[in-house]
Amino acid sequence: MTKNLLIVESPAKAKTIEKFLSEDYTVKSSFGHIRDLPKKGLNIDIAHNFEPKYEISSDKKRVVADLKQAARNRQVWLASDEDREGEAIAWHLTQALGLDPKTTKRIVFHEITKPAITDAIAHPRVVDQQLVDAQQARRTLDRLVGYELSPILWKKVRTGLSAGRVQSVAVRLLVEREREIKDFKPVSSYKVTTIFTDKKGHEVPAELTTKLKDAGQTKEWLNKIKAATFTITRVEKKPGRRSPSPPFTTSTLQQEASRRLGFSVRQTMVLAQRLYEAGHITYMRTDSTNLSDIALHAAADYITKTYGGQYSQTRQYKTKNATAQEAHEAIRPTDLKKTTIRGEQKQQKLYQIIWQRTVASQMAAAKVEKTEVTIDISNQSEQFLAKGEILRFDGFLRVIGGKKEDMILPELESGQNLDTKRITATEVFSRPSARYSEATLVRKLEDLGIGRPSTYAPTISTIQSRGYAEKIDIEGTDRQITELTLEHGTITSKQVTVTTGADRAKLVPTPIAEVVTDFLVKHFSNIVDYDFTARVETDFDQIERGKESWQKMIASFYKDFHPLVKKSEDIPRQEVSQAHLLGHDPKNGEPIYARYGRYGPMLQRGETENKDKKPDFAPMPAGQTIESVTLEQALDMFTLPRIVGTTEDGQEIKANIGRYGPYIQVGQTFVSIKPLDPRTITETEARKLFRDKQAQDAAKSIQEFSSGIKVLNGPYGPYVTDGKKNARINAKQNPAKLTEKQAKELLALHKTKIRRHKQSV
DNA sequence: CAGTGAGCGAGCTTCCGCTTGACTT
Repeated sequence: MTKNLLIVESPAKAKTIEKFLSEDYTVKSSFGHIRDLPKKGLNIDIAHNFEPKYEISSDKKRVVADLKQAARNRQVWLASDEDREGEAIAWHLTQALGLDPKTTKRIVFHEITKPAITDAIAHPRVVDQQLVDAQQARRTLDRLVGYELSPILWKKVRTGLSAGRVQSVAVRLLVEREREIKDFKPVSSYKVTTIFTDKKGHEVPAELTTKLKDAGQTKEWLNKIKAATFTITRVEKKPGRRSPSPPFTTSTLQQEASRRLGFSVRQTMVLAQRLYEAGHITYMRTDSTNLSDIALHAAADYITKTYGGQYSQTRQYKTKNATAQEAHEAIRPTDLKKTTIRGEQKQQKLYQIIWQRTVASQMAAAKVEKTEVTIDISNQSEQFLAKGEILRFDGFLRVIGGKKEDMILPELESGQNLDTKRITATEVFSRPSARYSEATLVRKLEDLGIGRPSTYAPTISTIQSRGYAEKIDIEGTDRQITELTLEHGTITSKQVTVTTGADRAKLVPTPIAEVVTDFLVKHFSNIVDYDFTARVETDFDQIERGKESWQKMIASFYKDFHPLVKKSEDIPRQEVSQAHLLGHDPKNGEPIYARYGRYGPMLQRGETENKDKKPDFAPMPAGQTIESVTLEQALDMFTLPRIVGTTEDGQEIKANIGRYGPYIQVGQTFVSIKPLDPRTITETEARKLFRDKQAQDAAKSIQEFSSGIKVLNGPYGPYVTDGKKNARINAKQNPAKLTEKQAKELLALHKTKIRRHKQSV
């Protein structure tokens, strides 16, 4: 039996540390937090000084029981991370294990090395209650905000929605960026380029430093320079340098893996976790760019031996983020000598970029020689500029690649004349800000100091699973641009088609996100303010320094926040759904509204409060918004559904526009009529489409039982269906001879379909 | 693929942050 029990947060860390300690120590892990507010209910006693009611988390009961057992008759050392959350974990451990926080030994270390741990054990302290209190304030604030705001959304917008300090700001960022893109008016201008030649025929590519306004001005300008001569007025050579980036933090790793490898934020974290568990890299949830002394020495040693001393440059990077807690090192390989690892290909790739980034960060800057040549036009004030760049020393680029082709200009002198055969002016358009990808949204949140490394990936998942955002590929649209060319003294104009606006795997907000954001910005502006987190962080700071009690801070916040929650109960749903009165139906005087519904913008005729007659609904006409739609357009939509006529056997044919476009309906059968218009489709057209569909269904049907169970031919082979559940028929059975009993058995065997997102890891 | 949107009303949803498995298709 050992004398000491040392508790860390992560089991992988426990395993490593145990090796560094004498046989007197048993090392166990808490697997993160062990106690928390129960999931159900607020569990904060507002009337009694915001007293939180903690409980052991359900998935940690066994961990706690095990730790309790291990703590018996042993000296306990609490070695959770050195940050707010880590301190709270240490304190919760004292509470759950029945230890005295005033005397239980608390230690911290920043590197998992023998000297660091030995040193930590030599200098124990006790739990820092002020730091714990700052965490309690953080926890309580998040619970109050999340659990008081979300129910308002259930009532006013849609059940199951959520709001919170982090996710609501993330959604707001998406909504505002999307609106910026929608409102953006691209401005066109003309970029002028040419390739000059000197007397010896060497080429000098150059671009006009100013852009020309429009086609008219550009033509005029090109006309004038027909007679111009071109003279070099300045040749400037200057040294330049490119420096390596700091080692990876969670957020920069996610960005780089997204950019270079196309990984989602979640995928990157799963792969990094495996690399960490295999001992290949240091901890992957960190906000620090710091490298341990041992790592710095190892890097210098490796670089000097492999590439030579001139490539080595030891650097310690300062973490820029003000809210960083720096409990861990940067993400780096545990052994730089391992340039590659074995294992799954995606893990290898991720390891490779971590290795490169770490080594590069300790290498010399790349040195370039830049040349700039200014060329004057004899009869115009604009100037051409030619740029050359030659790499003189590759430095860190040797490891990460990314070398640009040298752009070598011939030897040129001021006063020298240049010739040109052809000058091209191409129409270019200004572009709106880019949509956020998962990784760029994480970067933005980090810049704002919102969220922590362990929550970036879950936050991105949450806003998608709550229906606030969708990750989609956006198809580009074709655009005609003009290209003017001056050659042999004549100007020719040509139209060129380019694709613009195409975007891959970008986060796009849904209509629900717009409604919720507008609601929160209007009534809870404080919470969704971009600097709300930064402001509360300064309050937490005060608590950490013992300048204020955490309950006082929360009380002062709640005093302003809660009345807004109360007040919001009176906000009518009509207002939240942004109902616009378009006018009245001339037939019966009923009001017509454009507003947001569950599935986006829609039209409503009649009042929702009217108990005698429920309102009618119609989809928004294509391309219109609740602001732009007119009364006439809306009335036109209410002519649907329209009775087109009957089928040959007398069944009614209805035509309408649904979620997936125009369709006709006969009984329970729906037939898409794209591209026909449901308002003008004739009975003959409708009958034909319906007959075609019936023929198609007949070809699909193999058997039909009286109970309604059908045996059908599907794209994946024959299957049985009862209308809700589908079950495949196994290859041995003949679908045409399947009995009703067998069909029922197949359906009973088949589990209810669970829809889940594909996980590509 | 699935053709909605109100309201009725029971019973449900929800936050952020720290850590890994235990579960299926």
